Amino acid sequence: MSLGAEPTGEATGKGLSKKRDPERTRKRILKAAKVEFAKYGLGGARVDRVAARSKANKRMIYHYFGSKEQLFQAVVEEAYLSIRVAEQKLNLDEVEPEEAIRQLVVFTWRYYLKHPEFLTLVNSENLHRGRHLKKSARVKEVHSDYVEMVRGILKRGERSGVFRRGVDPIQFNITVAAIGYYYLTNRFTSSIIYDLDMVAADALDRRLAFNLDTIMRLLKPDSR
Amino acid sequence: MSLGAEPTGEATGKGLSKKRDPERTRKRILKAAKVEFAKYGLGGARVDRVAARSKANKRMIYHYFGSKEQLFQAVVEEAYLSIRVAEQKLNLDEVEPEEAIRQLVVFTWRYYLKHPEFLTLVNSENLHRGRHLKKSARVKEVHSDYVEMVRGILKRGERSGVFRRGVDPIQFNITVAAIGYYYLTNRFTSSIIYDLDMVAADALDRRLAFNLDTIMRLLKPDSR
DNA sequence: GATATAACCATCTAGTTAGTGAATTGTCGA
DNA sequence: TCGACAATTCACTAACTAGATGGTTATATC
Repeated sequence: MSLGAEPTGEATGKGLSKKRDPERTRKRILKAAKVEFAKYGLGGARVDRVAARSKANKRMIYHYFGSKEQLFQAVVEEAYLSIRVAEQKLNLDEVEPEEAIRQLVVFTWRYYLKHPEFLTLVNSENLHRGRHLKKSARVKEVHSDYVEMVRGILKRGERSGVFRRGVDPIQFNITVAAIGYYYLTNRFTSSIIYDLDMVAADALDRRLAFNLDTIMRLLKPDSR
Repeated sequence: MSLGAEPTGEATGKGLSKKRDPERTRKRILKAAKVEFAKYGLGGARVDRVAARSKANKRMIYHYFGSKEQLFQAVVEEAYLSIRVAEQKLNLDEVEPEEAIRQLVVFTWRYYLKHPEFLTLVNSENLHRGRHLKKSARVKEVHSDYVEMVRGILKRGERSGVFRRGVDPIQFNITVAAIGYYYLTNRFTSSIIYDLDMVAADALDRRLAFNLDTIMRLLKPDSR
């Protein structure tokens, strides 16, 4: 071990060290806040619970984030950055257009399934008219890349004749997100209304299949 | 006037009467609560603000609704009943299938646009895992009619050959809702991310057109 | 027109809530 | 080794919040 000169206590930082680690503390708070805000929304969230959950002191929260709202802002920003980072890893530029779109739909669906807190956080932020996200500069940049990637896939498909022409990439993006997002965020009320278990494994599979079908039909060239 | 024996004071109840009108008071509270919950969510809503907005006394709120949660429940239930009532007025059984579906998509879109509070209330209820709606029996019944109507339209379209076979009416319903709903509830964050005004009149028109197109392509028979 | 019932109101309260003040302790560069 | 600064702790508070209380007034019924 040793090689002593390690400055960051990360390598050793396991159990009972009472050492200080501001970065870790900050991240612990942020993570706890994500859980809290995702569960209760901005209005229903309690700073005390975030403190308890993160095993930090409430004073620390205000030290690192300033206010409840700024903490929420940090959480929302991080949530958006995370999904964009995940999207970038997709790298669909090498994949043939139809398969690329299929992967896009599946990825989006799986991301929502794996990160349900993303959905509720986005809903909360929109309840508050996007006023927190508006303050983030980084989020915009990262996203435009994504639209461009989709635009590229559609263009390639048009050229090779597997997709029809003139599909707006932004409308298309929104639609891909919508058909997965709506099903999952509203699964509770929909389950009641349709008297169905919407999150049963086979129900989820059927929805994904339906969505893939919807999207492919949307892109299919008009038959003559 | 007179014909004295009118028991309910409704007919006269106009302006400056300090008369009692329990039904009206109840409705005033419910309406104010809808605005409050739609704006702030369950956690962020304040009973005092509902009292002020409804010009009723807080005592009245607890008299008619029992608790903040029960008030929320009443608001959510009413919101669901309202949209179902509106849907029933559509009466698309006489309309030819393609036109009926078109009207369905347009209706859904316009309803969301005209009743933005419906969207946020549904989101809030889902944040709370549907636990309030679960208590409402009336909502379920009303809805199954709607699914049946859509099922009927799809069936007629299949028979006349304008729609392909095997489209699940529930998945279809969810999709029709999703592509409008998502665009509108997430308009704030999407506007930021895409750097677009999503609620400009022409943007709304373009979205509706895109959605109509998406839905019609979803139903179009496979070409041979 | 007496009485019971329910609508209505102003005010109180016990428990929370976001946010602070001030002192303590660890860390790191000089 | 020392001093400065950052991380951390704990106790505190002013404002707020859901809900309760006790009393008043309109209305329906006999």
